[in-house]
Amino acid sequence: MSTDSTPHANRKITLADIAAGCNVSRATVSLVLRGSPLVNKHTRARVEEELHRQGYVYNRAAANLRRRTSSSVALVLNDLGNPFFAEFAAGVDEALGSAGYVTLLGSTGESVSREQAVLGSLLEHGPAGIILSPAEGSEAGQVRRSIGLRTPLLLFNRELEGDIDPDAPWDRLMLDNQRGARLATEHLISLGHRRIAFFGGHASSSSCQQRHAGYLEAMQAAGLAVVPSWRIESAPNRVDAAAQCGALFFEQPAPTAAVCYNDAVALGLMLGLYQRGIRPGRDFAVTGFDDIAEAALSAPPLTTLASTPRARGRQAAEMLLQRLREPQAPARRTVAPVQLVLRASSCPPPAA
Amino acid sequence: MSTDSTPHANRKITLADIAAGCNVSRATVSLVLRGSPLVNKHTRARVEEELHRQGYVYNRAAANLRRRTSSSVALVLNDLGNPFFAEFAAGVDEALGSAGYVTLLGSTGESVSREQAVLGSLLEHGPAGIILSPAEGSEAGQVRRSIGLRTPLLLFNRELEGDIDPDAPWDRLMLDNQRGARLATEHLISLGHRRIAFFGGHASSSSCQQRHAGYLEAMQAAGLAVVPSWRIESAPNRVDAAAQCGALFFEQPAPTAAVCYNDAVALGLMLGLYQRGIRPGRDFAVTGFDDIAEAALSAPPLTTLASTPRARGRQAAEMLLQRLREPQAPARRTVAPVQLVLRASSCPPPAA
DNA sequence: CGTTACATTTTGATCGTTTTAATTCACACG
DNA sequence: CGTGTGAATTAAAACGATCAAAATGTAACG
Repeated sequence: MSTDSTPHANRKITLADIAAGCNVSRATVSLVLRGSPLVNKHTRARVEEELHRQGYVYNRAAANLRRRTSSSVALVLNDLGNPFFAEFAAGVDEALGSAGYVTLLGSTGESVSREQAVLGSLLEHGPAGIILSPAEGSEAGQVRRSIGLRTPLLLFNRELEGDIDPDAPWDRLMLDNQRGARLATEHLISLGHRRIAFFGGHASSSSCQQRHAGYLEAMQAAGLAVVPSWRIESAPNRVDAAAQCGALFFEQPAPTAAVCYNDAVALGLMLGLYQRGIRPGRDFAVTGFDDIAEAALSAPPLTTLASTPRARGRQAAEMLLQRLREPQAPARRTVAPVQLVLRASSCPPPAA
Repeated sequence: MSTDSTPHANRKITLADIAAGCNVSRATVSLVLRGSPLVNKHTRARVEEELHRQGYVYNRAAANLRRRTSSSVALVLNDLGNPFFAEFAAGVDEALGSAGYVTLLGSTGESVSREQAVLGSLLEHGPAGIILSPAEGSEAGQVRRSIGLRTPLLLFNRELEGDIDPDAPWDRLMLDNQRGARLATEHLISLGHRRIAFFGGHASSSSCQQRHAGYLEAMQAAGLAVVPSWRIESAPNRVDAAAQCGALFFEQPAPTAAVCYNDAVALGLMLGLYQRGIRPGRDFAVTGFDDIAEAALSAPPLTTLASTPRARGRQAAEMLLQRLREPQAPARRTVAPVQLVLRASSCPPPAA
């Protein structure tokens, strides 16, 4: 019933359909599609009209198969729900998109086994590269095994466990955790605090270790005592942080300020403080890390370290694209600066 | 130099390599891969070992090409930076992942032209379906033209412009905007408020219209006057909302409460109120919409409508998967319920 | 006119998998 | 011994694009 000029709506239009539609070969149509200068002006016009008329859509998968190329990049995140990573993802997608790549998303919910599964599944789609913010406890060996040696990897935000080698064969984009935490600690010290805790995060995670190191550095430089019971661990989320709040006050004299692992933890801690009748920003000073959107709006607004996650996302994408251009270049390790943002949560100690 | 049992690291391992490695045909290996019962126990074992030995990874693109199937779904969001959509994305990815699909991400930053570009680019990868939360001002005709008739579309959160037909040929998952705004308004009325504004959002967007309708419904049912100057528009973000705050107080008597378009707007409004010396939650009541994570933590905590975005994401994915199973079923329109969450930002009017 | 040069187009193999329709083999049966 | 049966395997043609090499046509040159 349908004329052959309007092919049956149940089949995809291919190069062959277009070719048949204007009496040229598939090759010619292919050349037109890719704007080759080889093809005659007049035929090009005919073909282009036919493409439009039939509503052709390019099949990139087929092209990629033949050319042994890829036009996608996998983005695997440990916690998409966290606004920090959501912004990061937006930045990655933005930069990849304008370079003609498409983003394959995978979120692991901080689970190592899901990470393995997600990586496996994404790899089957043959991404040109992978941007990975690993789940806590993710191991270098595991990851390397499921990714293989062919697909370039860019590690964001955290190191992999068992990856002591700074020259491991993949690129990294890290935040300047140590310097950030040092700045926050120095800031508290300059306000007059002497008893300062390091609060939250898992001591096993690389970012937590680095931040803690920055804290230690500042404390020692100022000649202040570092009391072991003032390092309190928690899961890196609000809920657990609020629950661990009490541990700060087990021993007297208690600290008068806390450098927190990140903003989520800091917000949770402030909640916990309120519940004990301690007013953060007046009776007790708090700093965070990340500068998520909530930090500016909490009560009191949170002093924290800004890391501009969207810009980091773009940067991560750029680094990966660079790697695709030069597969043999030596591995790069970039440390993005962070900036101290002063807000009301960091007050002087009550006595001072 | 390299033995042929360890093929050159520079070429991908294919079925043919495995087949050669254990003297069977490609077809047999393919059968093994997909767990066909046809193949002999003993050969299966041999093949499986060889697969593992050579580190084979399945090429899903090639398989999809041959089978004329797809194993991806495109997810296009107007604002990934908004935690509401980030959570939604996490839910979508979760559900798609466990159904064996991979998520192709695209974010449009609320720009219609970027939306067109992103849709075009994603379509070339032949997704099985599309989940779209359209940019403001996105038009039904445009979208239909770039998507074509072949790929099922699930619309989330907003209607398309010029799409008055509730039986348009695509599925929809919407929030119960009208009922939610009605509940919030009724709540304020029950607290004793009589002069209630509707604050924020663009009047042209469908979700804003629906929420406003719910507000009107409650006001009229209570016999309260609806003053036109109490409907104040703003971009749906904090910054612009804070800037528009003053408009509430141009005419006297001013409202004593505001039903806000969403949480972002409500948080911005509260900021603006503070700047004028008006304390939200004491001098002025505010409600939001979405229940993003910040809502519980703001000062004061925000009364709002919870829509559990992660669950919505899973639901959207399920609806699309269902559509893939039954392409011919009539279009569905699902309205997800929302729940009023009472917090301190909704106080009685100061006089009462 | 034969040859060369050049511009344009086409043929046919190929990418890595799936699938249909053989094919092979062993064995039992009449 | 011929044949039918069933299990296991395979050859070869797809899928939709690309690309190297070959073919075609046209104009120019000696």
